[in-house]
Amino acid sequence: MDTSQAFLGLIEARPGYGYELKQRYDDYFGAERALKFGQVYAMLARLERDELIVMDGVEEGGGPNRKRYRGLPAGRERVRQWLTQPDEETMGRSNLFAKVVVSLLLDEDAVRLLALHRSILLDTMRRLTRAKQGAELLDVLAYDQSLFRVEADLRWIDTTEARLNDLKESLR
Amino acid sequence: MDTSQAFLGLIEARPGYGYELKQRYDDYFGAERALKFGQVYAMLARLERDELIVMDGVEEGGGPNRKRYRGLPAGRERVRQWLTQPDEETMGRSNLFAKVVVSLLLDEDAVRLLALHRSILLDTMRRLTRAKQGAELLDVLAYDQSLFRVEADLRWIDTTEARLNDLKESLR
DNA sequence: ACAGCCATGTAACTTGTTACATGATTTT
DNA sequence: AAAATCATGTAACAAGTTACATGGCTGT
Repeated sequence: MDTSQAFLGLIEARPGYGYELKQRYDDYFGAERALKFGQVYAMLARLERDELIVMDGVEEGGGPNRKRYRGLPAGRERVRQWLTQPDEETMGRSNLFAKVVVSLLLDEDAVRLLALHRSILLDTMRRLTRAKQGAELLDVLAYDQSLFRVEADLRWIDTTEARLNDLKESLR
Repeated sequence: MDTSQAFLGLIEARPGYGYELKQRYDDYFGAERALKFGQVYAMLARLERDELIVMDGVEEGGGPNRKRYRGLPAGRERVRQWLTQPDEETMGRSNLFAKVVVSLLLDEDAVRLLALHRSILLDTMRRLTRAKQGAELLDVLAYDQSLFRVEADLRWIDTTEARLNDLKESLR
């Protein structure tokens, strides 16, 4: 996920200081892959250097002083451009694809590999479906996206399994 | 895609030198996201340092001498572990998800954003379907995976669009 | 002679992770 | 009094991109 663009988006939406922005980020974009503080302060430094945000003042709070950052017009423009850009995420070869190719090249048991990943993905689906129950709307939508993508990969495993022998042949 | 694991896999499958390994990589895993030479030699240095591969000798060829690398048992083991590891790629929030959230927080037109990305994805589907015609099996499978994932994202856009007002409400 | 491919690398930079360091306030 | 949370950062490393540098061989 394009971390620094999304992070910039949060600052443009509402000013804040590092520690709090990290929490907002984790809240919106998933506590599973929470931002590290190391990255938070590095991003803030770069965004300020590039004049997309500015340090707006220092506030007192529960602990050390807070450095408040707010967005600049150039940052807002950057975010708007990001919003309309096509995403390449889904294009290009996946990990799973690479694993199938490598396992064939190494003469490993590719049928078993596919079966293994099918069962992992089925487990993942069950876990996501369970987590979705009782979750708030934002999380429901996030789980839905993961569910749809996992289903897509399961379909791919099925078609690939059916053509595995031909594929092995064509890799020689 | 887990570049260095897949790259190591290729060396384990058959020894080779940097320039050629890069070509094999691009062949199998997509010329669209071709490896940069800078990365190729950096990966080879790291893999050798970690004793997953060794430099096996120098050969003459069409140009400067070729440094031939071959895999080591530890590297083979590393690849086997990689093959059976679950992939997290599909989990966590996507770019598209982040864009929807940020556009709502910025009070941008999220309906238009979804429409834009739907049309981009439909274009992508048409392009992939066309490219698939006459492609060799390996590429057909790669295109299939992209197609399935794009379809998944289109489905997600539909469900999300239907719940956009509720989502906007819940983000306050 | 020149272009293009073959083949190696280095340097500077961005992004991300891991671990460490510091010190204040709040909760148990 | 101790532990958790608040809040800032630095240093070292891994991974990846971009640009540059060098020089040989092949085809036009």
